[in-house]
Amino acid sequence: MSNSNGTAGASPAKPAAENAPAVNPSNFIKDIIAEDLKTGKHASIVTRFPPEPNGYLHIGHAKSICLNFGLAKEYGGRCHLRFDDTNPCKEDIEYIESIERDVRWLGFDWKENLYYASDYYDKLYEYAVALIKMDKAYVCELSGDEMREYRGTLTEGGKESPHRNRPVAESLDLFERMKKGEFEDGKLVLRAKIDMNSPNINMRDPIIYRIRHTAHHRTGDKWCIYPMYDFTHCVSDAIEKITHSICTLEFEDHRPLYDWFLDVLKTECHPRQIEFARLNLTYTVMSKRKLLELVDKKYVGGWDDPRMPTISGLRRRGYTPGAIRNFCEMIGVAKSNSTVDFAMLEYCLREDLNKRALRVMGVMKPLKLVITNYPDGAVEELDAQNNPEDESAGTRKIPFSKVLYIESDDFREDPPNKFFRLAPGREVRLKHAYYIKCESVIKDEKGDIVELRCTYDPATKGGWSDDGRKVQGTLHWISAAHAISCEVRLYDQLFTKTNPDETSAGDYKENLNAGSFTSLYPCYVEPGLKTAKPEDRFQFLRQGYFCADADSTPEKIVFNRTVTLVDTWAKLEKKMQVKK
RNA sequence: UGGGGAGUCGUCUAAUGGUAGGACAGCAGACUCUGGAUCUGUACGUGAGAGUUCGAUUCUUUCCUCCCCAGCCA
Repeated sequence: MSNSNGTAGASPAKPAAENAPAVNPSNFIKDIIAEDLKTGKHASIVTRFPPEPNGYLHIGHAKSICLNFGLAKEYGGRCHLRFDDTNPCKEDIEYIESIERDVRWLGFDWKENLYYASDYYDKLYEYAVALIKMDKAYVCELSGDEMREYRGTLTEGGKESPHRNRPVAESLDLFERMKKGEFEDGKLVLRAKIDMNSPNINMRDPIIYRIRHTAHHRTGDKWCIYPMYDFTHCVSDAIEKITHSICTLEFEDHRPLYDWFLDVLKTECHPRQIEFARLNLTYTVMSKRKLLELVDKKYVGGWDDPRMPTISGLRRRGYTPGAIRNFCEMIGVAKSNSTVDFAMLEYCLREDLNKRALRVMGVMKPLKLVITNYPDGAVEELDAQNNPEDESAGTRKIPFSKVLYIESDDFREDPPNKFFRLAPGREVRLKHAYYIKCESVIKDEKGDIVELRCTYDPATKGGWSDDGRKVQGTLHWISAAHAISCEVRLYDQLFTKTNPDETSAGDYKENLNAGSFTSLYPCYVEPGLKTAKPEDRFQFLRQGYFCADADSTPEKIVFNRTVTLVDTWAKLEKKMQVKK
């Protein structure tokens, strides 16, 4: 593929950094921050994104990432990336690496502020000891079952543990021995001494340390006791001098405990926890447990399956970081549970891709078309615009010859009303090329159409006619002799229901969409796409946005359909069918 | 039935006592060498009642609905 401005035809869409958010609305968290800055409560802000490395990041995390990093950027503060790695049983280095990669890909930079809760294990231990010395924590020997029994219920208070009032020195000794590994998993725990009758169950003497003889991915065998989330999180925030600790709604009940620890410990810094509603999307499951199950039980190809709502899946599918960031701005931040229409995400995607994706032609379901009055063996190089939305994208040359492929869907022997494409006796334009007229249809013995015979008008070169003659349709095409054959993978929603959790048997997997993946081969694309690299994005004219997949080989390129173009004709046709 | 939250167009989200606005989706049209993009127009909403007020999405109150919490997960 030649190119008038020197860029390779198959170069990827431009980097996401060029794409500034289109909208920048306010929200209740910004209001709080603006107030804190105005009153002088804080001179600048510090936020954090605190993932547990026990799974891949998904679009819901992207909302939190955009929020936390976005706030820091907007108010000139900083945002930390902190791994909340307090449960070695579920965590893995693989997840740490994927999370770092995904946050970076989304366009955010934590600079030197990369932390791990496990970095604070020593301090956390000291704080726990301090709690015991203040008689605000004790070692408890109740079993798991007993603990549950003593906890009480939603409507009734709990009972105090028989160990609750053991001497401080005894708890100190026991805790020390827990640390030394003298007890088996589950034998003892360290508990905060708060109030077994609190209507808030989180305050009924919550566990702050448990025994786990499990190696940690970062601290190895150094510890066999690990701190719990509620204790770790607030202390980590305080250590890092976080000003606004933003989390999701389900932690609202934990806020009194967050505050209790920091108040009792009298930490210098006492961040304010603020909760917002997590993202839900139609046709999508977002829980880590379910996504992990889809991967583990091979309902999908992996965490980066292009149908997954994971960042890696979206990336592989062809989503751009800019589209995701704009989406996160567009949906806003509030406290009411909500489910965003997937169409909004697709809108952001198309908007972004439209501006930046190079236009090329590709035929999904090829139908052979012979131009009977075109000279045998002749080849013309025609000019084609790379992106009508971006003059600077330049033009390229595409080969034209006697035998072409067009899209099967672009021909109807018996065209319905309002079908503007090719049909017997009809004239249409081949994009960037000529007007052609269908003269005859060739079928095989089964009656299937195998070839079209057409004539072209040499006076319409480039796709224009000087005589004012209009054609209703414009078709994409590929010169058969120059076509690169490739595989195209089409995706649909992974689930058939807007809410996959709406089930009869209680299993969301019954709503899995059996038709969510389709592969087409051979498809034909322009010769310039031969060098396409994974994640290179294109618009296949009239069809949609596609990107090369990592499964591509030098012999066969694989394209993923990222998203279709808005298809007014398909909508119209569907409507006409419904009418019938 | 304990505690904590939330209810604004179909969906997401503004309006913080003064004209209920925007976006997506929908519908209709214009334009177009992509039935894309773009542009124009259009329909659609304050959970219910009572109260305060000249005036209530906003304040008070009663009710209704939905979500979260009884992991040694986060």
